[in-house]
Amino acid sequence: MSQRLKNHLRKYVTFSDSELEDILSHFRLVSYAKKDLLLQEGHVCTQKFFIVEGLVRSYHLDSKGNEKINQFAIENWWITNVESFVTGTPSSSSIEAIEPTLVLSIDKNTIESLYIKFPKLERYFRIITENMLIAIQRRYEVFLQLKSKARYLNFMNQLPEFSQRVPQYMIASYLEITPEYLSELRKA
Amino acid sequence: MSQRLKNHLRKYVTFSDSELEDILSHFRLVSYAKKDLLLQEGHVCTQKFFIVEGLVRSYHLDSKGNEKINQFAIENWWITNVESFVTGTPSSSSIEAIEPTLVLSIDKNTIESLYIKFPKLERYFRIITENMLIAIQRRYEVFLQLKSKARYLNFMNQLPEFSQRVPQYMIASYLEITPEYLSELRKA
DNA sequence: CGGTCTCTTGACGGAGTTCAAAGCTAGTGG
DNA sequence: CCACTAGCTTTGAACTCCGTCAAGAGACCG
Repeated sequence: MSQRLKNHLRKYVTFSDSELEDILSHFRLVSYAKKDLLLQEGHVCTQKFFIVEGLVRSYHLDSKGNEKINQFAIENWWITNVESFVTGTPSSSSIEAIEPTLVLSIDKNTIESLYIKFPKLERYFRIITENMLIAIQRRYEVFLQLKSKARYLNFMNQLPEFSQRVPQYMIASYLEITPEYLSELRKA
Repeated sequence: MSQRLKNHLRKYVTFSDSELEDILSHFRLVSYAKKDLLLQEGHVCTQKFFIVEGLVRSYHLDSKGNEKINQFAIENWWITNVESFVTGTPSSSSIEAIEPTLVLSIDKNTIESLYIKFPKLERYFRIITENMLIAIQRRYEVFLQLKSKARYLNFMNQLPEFSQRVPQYMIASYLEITPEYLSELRKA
């Protein structure tokens, strides 16, 4: 169950078995049903979530009350609201399970004390944070450079499995276009 | 000269005087004239730059050959192309001095060896990276939520000093609108 | 001063939104 | 196992934002 996270930790930093046991013992395994919230907009995000099984989305409500999805996450991805987690301010986004989902979660205090006990963990999360930064920049570049149609094709190319597991209107939201227009694009 | 960086390091992590001396001794102070490149698109970015004095922009050329600015940086900011720096792939962006600029630069190998000697430095850069991530997410949110006019007003509110130090057409590029349309927005 | 860089103006066109409505699909209870 | 409903997807018409193009007016620097 926690093997997935162990593998992920070892992918970036070398840990001994006993170190991993110690670290893993501070995580909590939590399961969420479809539509359950891992994090609610307005609440302070005190945890990081590692997806063991399932699929979640991060979204917020815009000024007109529409949901805007800014991230999906599946198996082996970390998800949290970084700004809220780091600064302790209310989260601007909610995180919701799209499928029944199993996560390993750890809260901020615990992680801070683990950083002190295992400086290598700090390295792991520096690397994870760098990778998140790169991912966000790439997503951003896609918006800078591509029109809606190209964004859609790019999405289908890069993350084909998502289109199997996520309804159209959520993909439209993620791509920042209306469901109506996405429908038109798909036809053409 | 390097006092700025010392203060910045101490803002996030506690260092002794001798630790700071040691760390700082591995930085190189470099000055750039207006229009000089700190980093050229297509080259691998092997350095991080801390701006001591001046103003730079990061930009890349789009498919039509137009410059698209994705970041400005001034005194006390770090700048680099994270993706190129981390992965060793060619940089998708150039970094250019808009004003005569003084930076403290450090290269990847040096920083990696310093991480080992001073784990606290890894903490510092984890925090800096988190903050960069937050900044990029905020910028991204602005694009998700606001139309051109609101983006412009938001920019003028958040970073008023930039409007003094940066020409209009660069602000337009940063805001992802044409200089012509920005001109129209300013009139209204 | 002359020339290049920067900012403004206006006409036109296209990408994408909005609104309203109808057609589909899948889950739910009886 | 069918029927109903709620949620999802498609269609089409009107409208808006913003880019493109072309041209002119300042402004800065040698």
